Amino acid sequence: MTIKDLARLSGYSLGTVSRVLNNQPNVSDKARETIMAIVKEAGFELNSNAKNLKQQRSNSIVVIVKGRANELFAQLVEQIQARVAGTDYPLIVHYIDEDENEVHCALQLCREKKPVGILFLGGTSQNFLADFGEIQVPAVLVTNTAAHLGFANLSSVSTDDAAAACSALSYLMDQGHREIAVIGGDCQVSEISRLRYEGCAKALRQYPGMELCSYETTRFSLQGGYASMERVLNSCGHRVTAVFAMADVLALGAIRCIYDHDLRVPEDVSVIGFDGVPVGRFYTPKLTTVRQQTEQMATDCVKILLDTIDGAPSRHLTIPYDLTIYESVKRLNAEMKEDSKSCEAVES
Amino acid sequence: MTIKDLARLSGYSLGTVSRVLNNQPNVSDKARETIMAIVKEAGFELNSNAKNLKQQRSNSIVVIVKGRANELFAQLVEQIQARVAGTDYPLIVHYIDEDENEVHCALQLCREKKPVGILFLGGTSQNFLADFGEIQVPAVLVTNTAAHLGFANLSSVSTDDAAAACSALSYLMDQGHREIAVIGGDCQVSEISRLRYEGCAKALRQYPGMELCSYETTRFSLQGGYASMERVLNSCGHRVTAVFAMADVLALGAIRCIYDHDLRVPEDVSVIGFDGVPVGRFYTPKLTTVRQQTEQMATDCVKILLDTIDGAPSRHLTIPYDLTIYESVKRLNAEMKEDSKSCEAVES
DNA sequence: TTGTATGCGTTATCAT
DNA sequence: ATGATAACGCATACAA
Repeated sequence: MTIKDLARLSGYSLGTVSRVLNNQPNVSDKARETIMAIVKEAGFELNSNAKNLKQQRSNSIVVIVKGRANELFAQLVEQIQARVAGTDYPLIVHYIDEDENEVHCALQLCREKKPVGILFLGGTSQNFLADFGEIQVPAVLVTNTAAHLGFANLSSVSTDDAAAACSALSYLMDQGHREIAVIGGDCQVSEISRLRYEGCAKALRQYPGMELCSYETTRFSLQGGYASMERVLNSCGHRVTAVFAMADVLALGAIRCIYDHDLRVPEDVSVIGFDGVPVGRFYTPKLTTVRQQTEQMATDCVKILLDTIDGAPSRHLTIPYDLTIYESVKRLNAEMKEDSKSCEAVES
Repeated sequence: MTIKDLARLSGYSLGTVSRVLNNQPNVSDKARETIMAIVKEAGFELNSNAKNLKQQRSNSIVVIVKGRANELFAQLVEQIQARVAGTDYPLIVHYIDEDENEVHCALQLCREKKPVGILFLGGTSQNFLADFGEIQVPAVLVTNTAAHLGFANLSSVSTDDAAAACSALSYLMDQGHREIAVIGGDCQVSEISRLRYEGCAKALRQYPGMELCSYETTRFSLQGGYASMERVLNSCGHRVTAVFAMADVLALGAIRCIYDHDLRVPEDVSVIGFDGVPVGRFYTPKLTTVRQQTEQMATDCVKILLDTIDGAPSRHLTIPYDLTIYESVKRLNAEMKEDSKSCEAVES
């Protein structure tokens, strides 16, 4: 079934049928009715290949997800799906490994699929600086800022990772912890890890002489968290009173490791995570964490992309985070200090 | 950049360029070399819209995922992605709500995208019986069996849900539990819930006079598990000694609820789950569960789909499950009974 | 308001 | 082994 058949069946011409199908003006109500009736009756769908070929673009939005085992990205994808479903932009979700180059991948997909826009879930400044210039369509980088990169067609929606990490570590120190280990990614490879590490460093400077017991790097996974915690306990012994994990999955892995060493959380070792994944609230103990507002990020990145597709200028949004205090961090000192710090959404 | 440009740049004609790009015979090595060099140099990609339009089909595989918040499906999608990535079939992943009709969705996508094959993650016999006949391309239903439906182009890869549930409940009873509650989905709506419920019923018949304390239905989510457990504790009081949750997310939600009632798992209430999601092994207690072998399911469904695309007849595979015994179930009696039951892979 | 004609980039058929 | 050309289904500029 093609629009040719539709034309034949309705008695109208190809042009009129096409106009009806695209909700264009200059069509009589009668024609519209007649044709739409047949469309409904026959369950007709436009051939997207022909449409896209003709229009020289595919009307679809490409989502490039960097890292498969990332619960935060999984949440984001789900929510982005839900928000784009209302529009008539089909979503093409493409997963790549953490160490692949997301911009190269985007370039290839652009050539092949000619999308109207791109959403990057995760990414590295380096890669963008090197090759993003070749990309013509509007794009939004999610979870990293792109404000400093200066591309006219690249927006970003991100959490202030440094500030958030700083806030997490400050919270531990405010609770009296001085022997702290941090678990995260390789700062050379993962920009997010680097930013969070810098946040930690900033927090440490507030307490002169304060140093980390250790910084263990790993992949962002439950197993990674477990293994890193194992190394922390081996190298620092039972001196450590608190751990900051740069992702909730790491925190959950670490907690299980702590239990397996016959220690308790938070009585013996406190743990704070990062992300705010749902399962953290159903853990025992409920995970204290720096929550990223995924719903907000999803809403905003979709909105910005749609706006920029419609010609709006690019924007760079910083999404607020919350220090979500539950049960996995113990106060060591008597000092009572309310530190439910959270930053405001700012536009830069 | 099109094959026209490629023809101009190489000095060959459109036909030759197309033949080279499609690895067809009857091309001189020289032409192949010259043209491929330019392709590589320029990073040329065929326009899939034009290709698909011409070929009257899209070469892509559609994956229809029923239910967004399903960790098991998320795992499957990830693994299917990985396995299809090696082929040159692009994957179109389409998420629909639990209560949408997956076959209608497939029909629409077939008309629009003309895929070579379809993967259904979740589905209902009813919907398939009603409308699957209209679908011409090979398809595989994953997590439900389609053996009894009798469609020549519909294969299936599934766990024996009834047997697996039976095995879970039997395990609880073998451990001495007699006051058991079950948490799952609405048997009217969810075929999987119905099968698992039937498995429970079968297990109960092994112990004459044995009845469930209650069967609570809910959505498959952490919150759902928590809320259902709340209802169990309210209606059955503290009589209940064990709970079978028809999904690990339900089990994790339930465990947290039990803790919040100042009861311990498994000392006061035992919990057994279903699925075998990774986080279960990092929980405290480690979750005893009926593990579905997602890697196997992913591998098999992709293999079967590719085979049937190549003309092989449809197949119906039952994937083995394991009773994975960890820490969340306590033995109430002294009776020592090894029941690490697991079924074998069978072809029906 | 409607109809007609052209071309998008590719594959495939035919001729050379 | 290669080149010319027609079609795939649609949107759109132009004609009526």
